[in-house]
Amino acid sequence: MKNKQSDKTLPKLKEVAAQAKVSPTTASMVFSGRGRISENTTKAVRETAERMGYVHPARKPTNKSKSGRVALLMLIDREWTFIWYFLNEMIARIELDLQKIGLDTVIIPVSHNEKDKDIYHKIINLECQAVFSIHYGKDSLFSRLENAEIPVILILNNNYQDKYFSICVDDFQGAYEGTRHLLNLGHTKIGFVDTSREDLPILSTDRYYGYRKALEEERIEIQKDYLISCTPGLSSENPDNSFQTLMEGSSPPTALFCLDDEIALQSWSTLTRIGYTIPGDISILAPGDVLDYSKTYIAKITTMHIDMKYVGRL
DNA sequence: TTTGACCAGACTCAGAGAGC
DNA sequence: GCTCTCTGAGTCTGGTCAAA
Repeated sequence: MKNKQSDKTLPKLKEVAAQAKVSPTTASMVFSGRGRISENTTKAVRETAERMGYVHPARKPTNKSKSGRVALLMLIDREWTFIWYFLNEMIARIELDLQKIGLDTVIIPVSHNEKDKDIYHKIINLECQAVFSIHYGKDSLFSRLENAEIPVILILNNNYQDKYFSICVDDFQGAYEGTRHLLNLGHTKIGFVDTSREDLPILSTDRYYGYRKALEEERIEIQKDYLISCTPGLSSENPDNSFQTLMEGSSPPTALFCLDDEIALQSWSTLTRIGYTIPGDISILAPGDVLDYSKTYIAKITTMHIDMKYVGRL
């Protein structure tokens, strides 16, 4: 009787495991992403496999396990709930498009405090064939999923566009167009209010360069006094000294480009608290959505349209 | 005592030949 | 062409061991 193995020249998992001095179980877990395997062991197994030319068989779904499900990871952390406001339509479109090709969407709530393995096992237990992640970015989780042959598609997260399929906001172009809009309104003294976004560091850089390009095209020199770094958190009752100093200077800006809508709201809140009117004394513009913090609509903050485009490995 | 890393052996899955 | 059976590859479960 013939063996299932058709090519005896190809190395087997057992042989790779023996070479790497681990059990076949451990080697299998390295490739499947299951279990707890140390970094050193993982590295040793992968390097041995690569050296021997071992190819891990794709996890072909069986008839029993073919679920036709796609996971949609959605942040439920309190500070990010505002994004649901403008994601509803996007999620509906994703679901409709997946339905057309016979796939069901499963929304999996995730938190930044949640461990990779817990999220991973949720996805595995639901037998999802692919994962969309909206805003949420966790390289360690994504690489584990892709090792398990589960493709990952990131939405609204520019950090990993060189590693995973990503659907990104064009932050550079958005900031450029926003600043141009202010220039077209006659503003020439435009400040930039930044903040540290540890979750999305590229966002800050891209938007700053978009702002800078628009000003450079008009040969307007960027004044260092106009660049403010702001700490997020609307609960702060202390007026921001940076805004006070900015507005009391010899040549205060007539408009501010804020990194995002939360920072815009904080800028608006601080400026009004220290006696300035918006847009009377200064205009504010920010990328994002109109927020409704503390039941106060900030309709005077102009929101700008952000074009979405496909980037990454497509 | 808990946690992480790993292993042994039982188990599942799926390809392929044999028999009808 | 369908079903049965065999078999190797890979996975899962439950356990051990060491370190914190």
